[in-house]
Amino acid sequence: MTEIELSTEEKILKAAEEVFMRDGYDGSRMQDIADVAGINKALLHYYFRSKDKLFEKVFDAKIQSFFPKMGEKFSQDIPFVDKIHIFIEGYMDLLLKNPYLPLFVLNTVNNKDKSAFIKKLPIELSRQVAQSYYVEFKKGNVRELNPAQFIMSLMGMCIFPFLAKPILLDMFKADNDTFDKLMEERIQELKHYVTLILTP
Amino acid sequence: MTEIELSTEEKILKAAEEVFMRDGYDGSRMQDIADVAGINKALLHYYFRSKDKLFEKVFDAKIQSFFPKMGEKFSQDIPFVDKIHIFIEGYMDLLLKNPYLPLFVLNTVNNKDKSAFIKKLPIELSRQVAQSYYVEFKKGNVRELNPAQFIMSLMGMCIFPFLAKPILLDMFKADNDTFDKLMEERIQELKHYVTLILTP
DNA sequence: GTCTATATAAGGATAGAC
DNA sequence: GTCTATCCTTATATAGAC
Repeated sequence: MTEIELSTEEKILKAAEEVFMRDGYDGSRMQDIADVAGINKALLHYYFRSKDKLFEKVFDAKIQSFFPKMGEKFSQDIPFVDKIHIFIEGYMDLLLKNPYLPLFVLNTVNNKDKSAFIKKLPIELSRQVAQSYYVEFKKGNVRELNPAQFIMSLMGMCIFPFLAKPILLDMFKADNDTFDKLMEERIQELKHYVTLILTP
Repeated sequence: MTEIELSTEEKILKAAEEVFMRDGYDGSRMQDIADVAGINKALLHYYFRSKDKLFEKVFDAKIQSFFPKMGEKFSQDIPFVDKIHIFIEGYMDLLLKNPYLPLFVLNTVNNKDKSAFIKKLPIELSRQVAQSYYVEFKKGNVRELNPAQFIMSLMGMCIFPFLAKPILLDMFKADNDTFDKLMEERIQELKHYVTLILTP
């Protein structure tokens, strides 16, 4: 364990991330964040002025990863199916490390006071996938489908278990480790599914 | 339009459903519910005592549909793939009529004060699908896969666009009608996907 | 049953001492 | 920079008149 002492600002950001990600904006309390950070509530305002501003900082930091940047990956000269396989591995890996990310993001964009944050989402991903798909489709290497629908399916398949995690833990009487193992297994399963869907 | 006057209790429940579904428990205000119902805030407490009790009433009423009861459908003697097709049609239809349902349910089960509500979910669906799958698998009519993983994929594919609706509307510069058309189209696309996944 | 007025509590934000 | 104490707004809940 690294025992490097974090600055107060860093401690606050770390605590805010934990609380906001878990409880959402409306469900979070400044007092909870202060408690987790191990400091006083007044200091939160000293550093970040308001709950809104602190939330925005956390959102900005986390949001980049939700729609991962696949720039380099998608410009490689490899089959489309392989690109999707790489996406699945990378994205599921990210979700295993940030299990609250999907609910956090989807909650925020659906929040009546936070809908402006939609503009912050880096949504190049869908354009990259679509473009990459059409190149490959013209070569006849991939089945005909609607890439927009395909991306929604892909993301939905990856994300759903993390959104429904409390239900799944209850259903399977499982703990976090069992869940993670199920997700590791899921990576292979999803790769198989998309291969079946994409292969002509 | 039917002009039948609702009872006060019914008006409250209708308004509470609208507000809770849209804004979630933490994001909802009793005042908003009273305004939508067109009555006074004090009446909410007269009829339902507390915000918690009112929320529970709404949750109980809505929850049945999230994991639809497919009892009759799944006991029919038809191919497994056809059962899944019927599920997709029925579920997407339900979601088109209740676009907030997925976020509402997933938000609630992830809420730190509402996790007990998980017990209320009618989760027979997954058992029915798994059982139905194995019968068909033994006959060699369906590809080998993990039914639990398959159900998660199926639900994820159906639900995702409704969770991400504000993002999609922004991306495609679309309105509600366009979104609904995209979902109608999606029914066919998803039926195609599951056929490819399930057919040996 | 329905309303107005008010009590009570929670939570975000600030003042001021150190 | 960090704390304690306090302010002020918002929101749930209740009292009491009609």
